[in-house]
Amino acid sequence: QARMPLPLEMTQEPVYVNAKQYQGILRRRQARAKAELERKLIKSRKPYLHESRHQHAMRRARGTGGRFAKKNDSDASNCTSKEKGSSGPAHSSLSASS
Amino acid sequence: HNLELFWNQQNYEMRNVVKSQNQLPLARIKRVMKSDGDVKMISSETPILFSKACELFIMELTLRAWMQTEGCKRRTLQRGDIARAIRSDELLDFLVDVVPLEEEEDQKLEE
Amino acid sequence: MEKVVSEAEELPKAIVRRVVKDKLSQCSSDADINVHKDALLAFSESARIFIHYLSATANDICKESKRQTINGDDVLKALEEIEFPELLKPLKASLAEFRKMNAGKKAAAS
DNA sequence: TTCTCAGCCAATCACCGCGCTCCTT
DNA sequence: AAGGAGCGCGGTGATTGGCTGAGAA
Repeated sequence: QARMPLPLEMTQEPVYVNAKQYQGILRRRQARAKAELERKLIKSRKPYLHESRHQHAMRRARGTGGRFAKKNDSDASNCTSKEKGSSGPAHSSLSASS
Repeated sequence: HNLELFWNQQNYEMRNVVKSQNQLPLARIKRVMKSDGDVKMISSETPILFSKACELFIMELTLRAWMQTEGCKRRTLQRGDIARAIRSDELLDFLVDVVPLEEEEDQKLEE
Repeated sequence: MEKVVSEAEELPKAIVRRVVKDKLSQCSSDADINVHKDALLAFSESARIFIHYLSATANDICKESKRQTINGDDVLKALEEIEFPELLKPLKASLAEFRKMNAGKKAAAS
């Protein structure tokens, strides 16, 4: 590594650093950033972040294939198999274009 | 059909136009910065720059990791691809401990 | 309701996932690419460390100027110092855009 | 081939943005 | 005066798991 860019060209203070000090600064900055990582390795991974959202997901209605279903279509006659013949609003995937 | 292909192309271009927005929440960026005790005050423009920089950084890391995935002829980007992408460029040296290679993890566990 | 410390300092996984998947669809024009869960975690962690790294560098540059507030120029200088040239160009543009917009809003408020 | 596991869906609520006040520079 | 920290409020999208085929092995 022969290349050595100036850290700062500010005409404010004659603070010069040689290559080793420059690298030391960078290493210390990396070390400071890495100190954050150690804090994380010690703690365990939670399966979820929020208990309330977990409960919400568990409480929600599921459609075919374990997917989340719309709250509107609950039980009455049909809960797992898809049905859209009479009650539901007609879904139109195509809309007007330019 | 041709119509489907047209809309795919249309969505693709829409994504290109909108993709460079601030996706990452500014408040979260600021909180991460403040978790460093040495950081005192932060101007309002700083989280915006950090948000864009972070997003671009993720995209760059994604590209380099994807090249590793492509080289292995896989269709799922996995952790090892990122680890090898980091090791392939000294610019990403500051991440070598963040995403360890599998062998390195075994070495650490072995000790 | 619930308070934890460390999880609040992580970036939202869904957003990181969106950014990654958008970039992947741009790379591989052919098909959709899957992302392993641990890979997503690695992306999120890397991004967090990148923020810390850039933040510490910008903070040192700020201190060297005897200021207490990290501003946009400190961030740009920090990006030069950690040598991310491809990020420098668009960030300069967005900084100029933000300052122009802010100047326009200040002129409007009177 | 075997079998792991990531994507898919949408409703709640934790959190983000914004306006405000108070304080430092 | 200028501008950032801190706080409260309202709106909103991130969070979230069961099943199954895509795809790692």
